[in-house]
Amino acid sequence: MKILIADDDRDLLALIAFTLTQAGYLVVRAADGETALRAFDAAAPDFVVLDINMPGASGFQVCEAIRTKSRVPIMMLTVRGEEEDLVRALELGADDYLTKPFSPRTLLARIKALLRRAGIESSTPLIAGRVTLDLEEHAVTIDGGAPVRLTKLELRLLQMLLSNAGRSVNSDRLLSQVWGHRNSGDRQLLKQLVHRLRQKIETDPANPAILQTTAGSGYKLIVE
Amino acid sequence: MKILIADDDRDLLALIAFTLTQAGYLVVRAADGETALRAFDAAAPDFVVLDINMPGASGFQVCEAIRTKSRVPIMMLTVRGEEEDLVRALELGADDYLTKPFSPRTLLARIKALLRRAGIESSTPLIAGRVTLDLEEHAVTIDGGAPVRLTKLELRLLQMLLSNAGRSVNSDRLLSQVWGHRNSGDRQLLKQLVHRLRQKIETDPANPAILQTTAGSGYKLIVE
DNA sequence: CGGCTTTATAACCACTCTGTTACCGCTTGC
DNA sequence: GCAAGCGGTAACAGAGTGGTTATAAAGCCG
Repeated sequence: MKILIADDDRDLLALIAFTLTQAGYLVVRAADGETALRAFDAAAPDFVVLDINMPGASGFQVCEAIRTKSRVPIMMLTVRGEEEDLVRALELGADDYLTKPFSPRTLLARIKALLRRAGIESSTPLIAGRVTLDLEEHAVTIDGGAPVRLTKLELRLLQMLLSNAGRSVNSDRLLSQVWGHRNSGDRQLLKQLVHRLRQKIETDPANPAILQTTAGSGYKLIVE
Repeated sequence: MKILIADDDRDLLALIAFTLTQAGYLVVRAADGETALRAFDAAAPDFVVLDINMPGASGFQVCEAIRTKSRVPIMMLTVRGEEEDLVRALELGADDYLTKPFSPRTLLARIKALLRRAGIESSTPLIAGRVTLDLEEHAVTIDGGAPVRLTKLELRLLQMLLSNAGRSVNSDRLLSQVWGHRNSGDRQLLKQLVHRLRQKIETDPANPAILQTTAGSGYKLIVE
């Protein structure tokens, strides 16, 4: 989930970015209107937060420009007492607004509520090396071939390996991440899961080219 | 369009009622929580405005009670500086809030924005792939064929899938969006609803070409 | 009230997924 | 050589998931 934030107040920008990053969102920043518009085109965010008072193009202008090409949820930031601004923002197609000052927690709650209402969820597939993972579809694609369905556990394992692509991941960590804490004697589960996954994604499961074993420690996903 | 307003401040209530009536809405009033709930059942409004601080049942309680039986848009009213209240309200299922004092014009703009977002006023049929959904007629058309009547739940499910056309939608999200928060054990409801919907819209319900299952996660609407 | 539609609950079946046990081959250290 | 440890493979049973059918409960409308 990618969120674009535009505000000329550097401190506030940093605070918001920190909060959202902590919450697991990917944050793109802009300090003025023009930058925001360029960033919007470049990054194609899933959500936009716009300050109204900005140098360059104002939040209004940015909002209007975005609305000509996208229906992405937009939240406007404004200072208290400027009710005219709010009305204008909503008429321009903004979906919500927040009055400064606000707490990070409030911002987060509002963003979540808006995302939920808009029915948007993360749709960016994970990519590393020859592997493309589609979390929504529970499917993986190798070298752009036909998608293969994965089970819940296979998906989590692959996701774990993918986010550490190229590096070997410790067996115990895989166990705890995929199953949620287990006694370390359950290596057999991991063996089985790796085996099943290889059957699905390797051309020659006996000689794995993607999901390789790191003897004595764990497994890793190969990237060229 | 019927709007229920609950606030114990008689003057404010009169002001809001006047504003909304002027704007062409039908207004139902309540001065405390219990009255609000009874009025909700009796009048079945399309929109609810709730003050948080009320004698009898608080706005929170009313909001929660309404959410057990309806997904009608709810806007909460609160006094400045009670951010905890806002977070709680949104978590209870409120769709928006307004901080007192506010101008009538602002309230009106927010209500309109929320109604527009909720798709209540919009009369444009939703279209995606082979499916055309007419929200007002409660009907769906496949490939421009004869319209088929849908029940309330079928309509909401299809609407949900339609607004995420092509992407698979998580079962839990469907459950919470269609029924309004439920314990996740109610998968059977979803199974049934999908089944009935397929009977209505698929040429071969056993081999769905429109409403397909994403194993282990949810359902999706196919678009070419 | 009675008959209809809609929604909820339950039961059954087919199939997949997952955890378990067993066995194989290989390497390592004694 | 041989036992022990590790990783890979196979097979199977219980749990879980999704589709279907049947039936009960809840709403709705005359």
